[in-house]
Amino acid sequence: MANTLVMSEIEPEIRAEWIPAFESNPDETKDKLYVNVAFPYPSGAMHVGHGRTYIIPDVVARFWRMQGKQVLFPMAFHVTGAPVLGIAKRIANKDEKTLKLYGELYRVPKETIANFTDPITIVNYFADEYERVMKQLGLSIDWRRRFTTIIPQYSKFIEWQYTHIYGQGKVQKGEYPVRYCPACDQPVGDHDLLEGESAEIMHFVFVMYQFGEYQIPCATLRPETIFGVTNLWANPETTYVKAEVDGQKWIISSEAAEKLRMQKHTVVELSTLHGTELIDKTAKNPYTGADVPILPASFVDPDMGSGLVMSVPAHAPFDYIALRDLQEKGKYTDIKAIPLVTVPNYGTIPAQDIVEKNKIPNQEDPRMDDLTQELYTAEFSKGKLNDNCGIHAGKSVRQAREDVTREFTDERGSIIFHEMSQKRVICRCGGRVYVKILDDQWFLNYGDQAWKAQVHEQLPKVELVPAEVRAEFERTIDWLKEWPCSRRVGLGTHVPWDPKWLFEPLSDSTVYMAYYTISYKISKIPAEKLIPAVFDYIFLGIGDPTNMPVDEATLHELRSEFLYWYPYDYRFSAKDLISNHLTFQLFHHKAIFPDNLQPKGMVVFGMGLLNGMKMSSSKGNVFLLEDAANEFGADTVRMFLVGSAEPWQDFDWRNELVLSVKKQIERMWQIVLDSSDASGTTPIDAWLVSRMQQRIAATTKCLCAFQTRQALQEAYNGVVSDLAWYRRRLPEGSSGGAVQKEIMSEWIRLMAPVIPYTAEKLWKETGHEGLVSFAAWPVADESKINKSVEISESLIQRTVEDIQSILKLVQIEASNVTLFIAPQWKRHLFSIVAGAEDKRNVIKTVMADESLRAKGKEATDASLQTVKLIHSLSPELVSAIADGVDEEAIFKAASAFIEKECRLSVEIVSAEESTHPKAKSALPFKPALVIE
RNA sequence: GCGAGGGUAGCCAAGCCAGGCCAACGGCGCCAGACUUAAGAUCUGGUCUUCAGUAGUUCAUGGGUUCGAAUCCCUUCCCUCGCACCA
Repeated sequence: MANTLVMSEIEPEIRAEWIPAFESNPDETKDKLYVNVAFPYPSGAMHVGHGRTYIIPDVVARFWRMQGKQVLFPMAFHVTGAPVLGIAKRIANKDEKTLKLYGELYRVPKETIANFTDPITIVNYFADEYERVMKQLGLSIDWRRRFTTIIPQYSKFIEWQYTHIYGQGKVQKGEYPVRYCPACDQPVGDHDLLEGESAEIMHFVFVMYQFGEYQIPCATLRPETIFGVTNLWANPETTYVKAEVDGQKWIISSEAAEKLRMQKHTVVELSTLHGTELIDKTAKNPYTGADVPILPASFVDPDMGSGLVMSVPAHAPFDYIALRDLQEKGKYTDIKAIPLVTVPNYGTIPAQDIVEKNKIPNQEDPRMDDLTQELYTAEFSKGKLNDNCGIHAGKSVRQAREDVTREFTDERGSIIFHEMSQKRVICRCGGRVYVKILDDQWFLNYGDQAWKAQVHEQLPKVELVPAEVRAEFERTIDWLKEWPCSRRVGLGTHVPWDPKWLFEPLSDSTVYMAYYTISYKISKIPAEKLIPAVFDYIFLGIGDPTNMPVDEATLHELRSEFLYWYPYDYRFSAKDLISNHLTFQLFHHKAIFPDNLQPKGMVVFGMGLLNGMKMSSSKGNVFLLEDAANEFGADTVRMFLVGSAEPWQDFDWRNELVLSVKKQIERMWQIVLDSSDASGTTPIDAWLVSRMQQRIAATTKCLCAFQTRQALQEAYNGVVSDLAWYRRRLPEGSSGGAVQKEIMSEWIRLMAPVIPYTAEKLWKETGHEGLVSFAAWPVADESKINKSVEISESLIQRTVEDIQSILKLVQIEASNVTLFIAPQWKRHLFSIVAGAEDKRNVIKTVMADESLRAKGKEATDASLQTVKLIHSLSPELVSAIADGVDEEAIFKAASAFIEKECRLSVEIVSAEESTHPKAKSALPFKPALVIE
């Protein structure tokens, strides 16, 4: 028998046995359990953060497998999408950062990286690596079912899915403003940006001023301020263009003309016009009909909005200062600010108020942006429109803005103009990013109210772990709207009815859990035979199986396997996917599958930290999972990740803590082996067996609730501490009873889901046949629970602790301890107090008893002490004590032990028979102690 | 800003939903002792203050409810996640 545990030696042989054993087929004699995880996008190596995402489901899968369920735990790789295209391109361009990441951090061999100019090579390489590392970690996955999302059979499956979704009218063409890189000719997401990730798309209203036969659009976020416009601003150094926009004659900056084209407007430039040509002319306010002058302003940016701005000096600090500057030079002194909003804590002219209070000298003051923001926010949240605002007078700013915008766009020819909130938004290609309206785009209409209602109705039937995430799901269902589900570039499946598009990754990964159930069989069927009708039969039972490209027997087989496994029981994923993927898949399941095949449960994980910092490949703050497994062993990695936090909490990987987990596993190894030749019986055996039943029950209960950390506390720390007490209590010279063999067999099984390699090896070493992975989970045996022996041990333990803490305190040369056992009347009192409804007025109850009242003050004192004692004991223990515990017998039996533990001779005396003053303080379950 | 979730002793972290089993599980770190030639590992004990096993003051903050609050309600401050063309 091996004496030391060397993980790397035991792992390969066990792994070889496992891989075929975890191939899971339908077994009608057993209940099934289907768990799955959000499949990975294999564009890089796995770090320890990923590890937990797969290890927790594995622990759960292993637990249920031992509970006798037929468990399915499949895995596949999501290679749809664009990121690897970018990676391949950057590698082809010898981008240093990328080469460093893949060469140094992920340690891909040089000759392999050379082939990474092909995106498919990258995902295949890492998919293989994922599989290798997952196997190394002992994940009980059925690897036959592995696939990637770009194999032809899967594409056929996606086509089938969207045949239904599209057929139900849930995929529609739409217009949507997106961040767009003209150089790449495609939309850009956050991760495609070099700069400006925080920029948002802002939606301006173009307010149209009449200027002769032309219109001057002024971009504003606050159209309700139309009532306070005193003038327009034009930049005298800019050349504007006269243009026909959607058939109307406009004056705008040339930058604006270009942006309008991207936003689906037809723009024909007619002629140019110098800014100075506009200055001091007047334009007509479309709402009030008033003529407003156009004033010069160098701050007007032609690259922002239309290049022309309406001025509301009463409410816009910039406008106020610009006008003030001009008026101080004696110009335009007839213009007066027109206040239109009243807002608490600001003067009649809020812009003037805030500028003067802060003593802003000029427009260049850096505080201007903050002041503007502050005032805008105050007015938006608390402002009300004044009487000079026509039909909008008295409305809140929030309401008026909404109403005025609608009025302008519906009736007054205004358009919504989209603009980035920052100018420096730069694509990875180096080009500037603009807002573009895509008109050819396909959208999944998650905004469909009927669809939302169905999902809302379904959600309560889905078990969510932890329960707190339910609110977030509810919110997400409400919040989702049109989702652009197609892309021009990337890997993936073509949209069947419009093949120039591809489904984007979040849209081709919503019902693939169904595909797992048949993936290993369907991959043998040529894709061209997999027409939608075939999937209709397999998944929905619709159609005539005798008249299909796939033969009937095969169809029956696929259908029945699908029905065996589906619906899935639990899906595991990190919490950041609630707001998209996890909710999407509820929508799609609802749209396609009948009620009895809807998802049954989801378990949402917290995030991973490394040494207290967020893990991030790009920042290099990662610890590769494979390195961890090699350095510490798979079981150590598993036990650490399971034990460091409950699944839904964030966890922190720290190497120094991991090391102590390794020692814990080694300790278990040693304890089990040391117990293997135990024989005979000891008086304390019954206690150990009793405790073990409760450990089994608690561990089982925790695992059923996905409390893997708590389960591990019970199964490991709990058992270890019980064993420690057991050994302490053994008679001199004894190494324990044969009962330990039974305990060890149970312990190995309790730990098997978490540390399967070690457990598997120990299972064999202790003479068991077969794999522990498939052994029966221990069941707590009620008949072995022995309350009275647990109570005696508890009394002994507490007393020994008390003696030792006194010894610590007094530091005297003691040789003897006397235990004064509480007298009968105090036991009587204890049960009265324990039975009292209201512990506050317990004295009254006690005094109602003749015999106790006779004791007088002694009884009242004892009552108070008893109340305190009872509060410090578990209710279970309290009622046991109230029922009567023979303390004298317990201490007599344990006196040798106490003498050994405390190195004192023990004397047991009934408190009644002593005159020692201390003896009076004896209480039931708390003997008075005198050490001398 | 909006939505969701959190803040517990030197650190990590249980407890909170179902208020008295709470000076508060467990681990790390630290201190002392045992073992050892020594170190490491391991084991034992200690680790808010005080103390013959008692008591006092603690669970972000400030209030409130209650005989009693880490736990329930409200204030404020701080942190994490999500906020959409995407893994």
